[in-house]
Amino acid sequence: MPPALQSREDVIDTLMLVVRRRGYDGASLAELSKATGLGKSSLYHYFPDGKDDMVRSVLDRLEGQMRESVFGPLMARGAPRARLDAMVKTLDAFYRGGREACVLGTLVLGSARGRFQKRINGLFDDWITAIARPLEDAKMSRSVARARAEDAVTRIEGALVLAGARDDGDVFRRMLRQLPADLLAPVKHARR
Amino acid sequence: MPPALQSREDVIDTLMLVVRRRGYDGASLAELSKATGLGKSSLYHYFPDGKDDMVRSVLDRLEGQMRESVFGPLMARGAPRARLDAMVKTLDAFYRGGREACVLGTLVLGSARGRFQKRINGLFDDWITAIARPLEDAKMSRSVARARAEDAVTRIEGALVLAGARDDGDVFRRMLRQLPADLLAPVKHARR
DNA sequence: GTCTATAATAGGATAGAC
DNA sequence: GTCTATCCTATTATAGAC
Repeated sequence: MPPALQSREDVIDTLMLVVRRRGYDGASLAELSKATGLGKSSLYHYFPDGKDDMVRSVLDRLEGQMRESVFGPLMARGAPRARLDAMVKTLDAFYRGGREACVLGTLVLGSARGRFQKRINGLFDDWITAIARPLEDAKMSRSVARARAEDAVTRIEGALVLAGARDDGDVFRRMLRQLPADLLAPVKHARR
Repeated sequence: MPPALQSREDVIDTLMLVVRRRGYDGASLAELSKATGLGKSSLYHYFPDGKDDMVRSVLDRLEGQMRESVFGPLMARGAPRARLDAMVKTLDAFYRGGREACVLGTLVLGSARGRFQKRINGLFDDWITAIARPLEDAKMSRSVARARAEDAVTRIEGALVLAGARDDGDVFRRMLRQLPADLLAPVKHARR
């Protein structure tokens, strides 16, 4: 028999794209079928448990991609600034300069939230932990590093919402450009 | 005939709540009907053009609320810090300490985005303009004020996403607490 | 203004041929 | 593995009685 025309990963990438653009509820099987070029039955062959199975697979793949392309470089040895710059570059590509939404964000804001909340929250948390690493290496306290890392993810997600509202990724790209310097800025001590 | 048991505004508030929680696609007529206590036909009596009509009405009401409770106080005379504090207090209540999502955010991240994009973008823009006002009054340049105001909205939306993922409003409330001081912090000049 | 009933369609999922 | 055909349910929307 001939090999599949596209790998399972290719299929999942397409599913991810549709989910990012339409959300869980908006991504109908008809649309997923059309986008992947596979009939509904073929989709069920790959993902026997249906739509939830597809979304779980999307999250699996996303997790793999983040580990490899985001968390890994952040955790690696190297100058903190260079590691943050690498993340920024990766994110700019992944979100296509702010024109594509975040899978996690779209899943959180919709009726499927409860179903995938643990996974989503875990990924956000790992992300924050990974960003905190270069900040600690730059001699920040654990708590300051974590607070700033959380603020970074907050900004990323928020900028993607604004960019989506405008259909223009400029906000996102401007935010990204400032991010490394903001994260590494000298720590101000609270006035007593 | 007896007066309606609830005003049109009460009905719209309930619709808004469901949309915030489930998104456009997730908010089915069945659910909207149940939440409002009105039969589907009654909903169509109030909103002849169906679901889109309901969402438009939700956006109308949101716009009114924002004008009155957010934009108004921000534009009023008074100390910049006090005006920002007032906004923070209003937002904390409106988003129930981060436990309720943003209508605009949920509508942006879903299949209905295109349909309401102009309205949503307009509201975000008015919001940013309103926040910039007290910053300009605090002697910031127009461009710095606008950039910071945009960053504020970015943070608010992002924090709501994170809070939703965690089912815990702490991130949102912490962000809000810092917001006024961050917005009014002395302007750093770029190194040349 | 609210209800029950019903239409028409879209959605998720499965059966079985090839 | 992929397809066509089909099933069942949910969803949007309307008609018409009260």
